[in-house]
Amino acid sequence: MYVSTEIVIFTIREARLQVVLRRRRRDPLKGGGTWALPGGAVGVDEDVDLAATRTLTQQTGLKDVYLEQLYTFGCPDRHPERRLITVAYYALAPVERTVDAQRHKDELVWFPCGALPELYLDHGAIIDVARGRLKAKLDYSTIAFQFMPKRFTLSELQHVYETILGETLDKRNFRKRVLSIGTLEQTGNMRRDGCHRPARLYRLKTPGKVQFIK
Amino acid sequence: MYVSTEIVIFTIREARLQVVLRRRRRDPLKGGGTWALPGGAVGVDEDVDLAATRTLTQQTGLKDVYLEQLYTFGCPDRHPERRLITVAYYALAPVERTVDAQRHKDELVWFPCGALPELYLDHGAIIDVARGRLKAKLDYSTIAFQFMPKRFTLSELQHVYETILGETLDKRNFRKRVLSIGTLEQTGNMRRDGCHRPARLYRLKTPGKVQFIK
DNA sequence: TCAAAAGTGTTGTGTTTACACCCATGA
DNA sequence: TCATGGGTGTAAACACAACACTTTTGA
Repeated sequence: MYVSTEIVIFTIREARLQVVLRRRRRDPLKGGGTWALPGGAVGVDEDVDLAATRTLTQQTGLKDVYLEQLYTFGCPDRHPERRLITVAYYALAPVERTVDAQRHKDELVWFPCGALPELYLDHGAIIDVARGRLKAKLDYSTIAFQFMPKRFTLSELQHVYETILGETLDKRNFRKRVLSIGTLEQTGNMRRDGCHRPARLYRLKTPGKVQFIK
Repeated sequence: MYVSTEIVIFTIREARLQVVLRRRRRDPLKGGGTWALPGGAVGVDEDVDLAATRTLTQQTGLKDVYLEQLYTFGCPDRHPERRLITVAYYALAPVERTVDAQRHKDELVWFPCGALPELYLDHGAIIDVARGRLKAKLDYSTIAFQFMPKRFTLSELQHVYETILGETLDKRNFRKRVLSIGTLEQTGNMRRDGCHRPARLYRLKTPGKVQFIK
């Protein structure tokens, strides 16, 4: 049996939830569309979790981002020729950071979740499961904080929530709620970016940690 | 690579959360304890989900119970001899129903989660993950209803919650909350079982369905 | 008639929602 | 001085938590 990992990498770009896909060069007719999730085979003596981390870094250059196992897809007719079992993961890339498209010769492209191209195998279904999980986790965890760069403003955080939820939120209530969780702290610095009052910058007290709320 | 499924089967027995384990006959010294989760190899052309269902029925006689994929364990040193990847599942067996120990010649035994024997490989870790998932899901879903037989009383349901949460709940508030979800309905029948007022029997409107709440 | 579990409402407390104006900056 | 987004409090609505007694049955 062949075992692979595939990774759904989300970010917020242009006020939309997007995922990164890689262009498939060979065998464009086998197994569906020409766009696929980043991913690849698990080494014979390789930890599956580490395979996902390695694949993520090798194929996209992303390091130290939130990565969580999503689901294992094990239907025997997923691949037209091989028995392939895929352990899918999802990752959240900070808003500012971008995949190094230069280095990868435009093989990697961000697509908005609402405008995906035709996808290889069942990668469309994998993305659907990942979106469901992400949206569900917004309600009962601080997972959305993992989209933020090291320092960020509360308005930026609010935009992330609004984009994923697809609705606007009240500024005062939003600030009260996220500050009351107690995982954010002020950096003491401000960001000036335009002809308006500067915004306070915040950071996570424990950057990698996602906690359950309510 | 070898791929297996293992299933953590929970139930409530004797006012405790319990899991069923099978006695390992051969190679008792290889890979740790002599008790293991029900499970086995995924067939070459077999869907992983179906392998879990099949294993569950073949090894325990349980059918039509709640079954959910839990996590995939893919560390290369899990098994002393083989590269084994395990797709773990967890199942909830209704309170009344019991595994057919006769048919399986006492190879299957229920153990309270707080008093597990020494376990094969990393099966102890798998059970820990399953317990965490179960307890977390109590808070934001109706998963506990899946422990109930077709007809049950509200007191029985309350006992299930109290057992998993490890705390007692207020009867009036509990009834208000579970009835307000709207997934329970009266059967119209009562249960007499002792020298006290009979209890109304309830059923799930859509038996297999688990929904998210609040 | 007694024991045992079933069943039922109200009140106070805390949480969530709705809502409008002033502040600091750059052009 | 004007446009732009940053930042702040209060009151009403609602949800949740605490709490005690009556009902029905079998022995």
